[in-house]
Amino acid sequence: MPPRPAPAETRADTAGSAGATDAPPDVAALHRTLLDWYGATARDLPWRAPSATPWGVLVSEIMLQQTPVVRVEGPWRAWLERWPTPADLAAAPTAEVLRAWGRLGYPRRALRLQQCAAAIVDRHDGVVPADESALLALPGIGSYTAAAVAAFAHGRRAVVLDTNVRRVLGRLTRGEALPRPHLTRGENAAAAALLPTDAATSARWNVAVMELGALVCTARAPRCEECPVRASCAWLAAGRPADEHADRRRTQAWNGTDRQVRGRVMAALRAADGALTREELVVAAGCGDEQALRCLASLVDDGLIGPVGEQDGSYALGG
DNA sequence: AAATCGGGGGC
DNA sequence: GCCCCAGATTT
Repeated sequence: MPPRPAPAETRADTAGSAGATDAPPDVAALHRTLLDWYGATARDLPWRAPSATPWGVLVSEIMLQQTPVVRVEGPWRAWLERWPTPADLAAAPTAEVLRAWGRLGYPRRALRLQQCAAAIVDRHDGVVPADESALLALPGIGSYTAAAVAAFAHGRRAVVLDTNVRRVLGRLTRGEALPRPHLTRGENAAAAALLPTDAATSARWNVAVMELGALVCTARAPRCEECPVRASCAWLAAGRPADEHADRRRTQAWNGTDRQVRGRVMAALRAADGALTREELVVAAGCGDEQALRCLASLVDDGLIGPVGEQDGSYALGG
């Protein structure tokens, strides 16, 4: 199934044609190899279907921030069926938006997505902008998402650098096992230099590199023997050296954290389709009173929950 | 630059 | 049990 974006693979980068890319022959060959692989291997994800709207693409990108593809598909379909346009989401009750977000995690994304929808209605007449800087100015949209929406929803030429692309390019061109915790200017320049000149081809290149990172050039157990560009890979050529900055990575603790407690409170409120008393929420929090109350306060502060009634004794989803 | 912010699945 | 996942925002 030919995934979006890319009506037809642009062949302008084949030798001799006037055109789409002035890349040296080896880079042009790399482009063609990976683009062909993508055409043959890409997953049939719903937000890549020709019928997907720019709004659908934007929603997918927000949902996919730190959440794996397999967990997003279901919620994404339900979301777009319920709120097919930015105006629909902007008009929805925030409690319903948070409930529909379900267990995708980081529920502030749901809040910001609704704010984003409202901003699109206000500033752009309800139309998802194509300009990267206009996208960047919207709530919940950072550098990655702005580039991704410009490229995948509108076919613009943009440097899309997510964790997959950073890992693939780091291995391919610099021979590094894993990217650093923070994006560097060098990575941005390297990615920009490799980006095909033609807009439609560049958009397809971006998603192809991402797909390679998701399916083959994975963080854990890369399947180099299946990699279409293994012959050009600096990391493989160097014998797949281990990550140089492994000692700097430390995974955040989970048990007993405010994040866990906040998650339990949100889960309880999603399940209850109304308000719950403070006492019920403290029980749901599953921790000491002090931490439970602190978390309730922070959730109120974030606009994820709000007091109900005059007594301030119970809370519901939404501000 | 560092901290915070969910939740689940693979290994 | 550890690590990672189509990151963004705030301090």
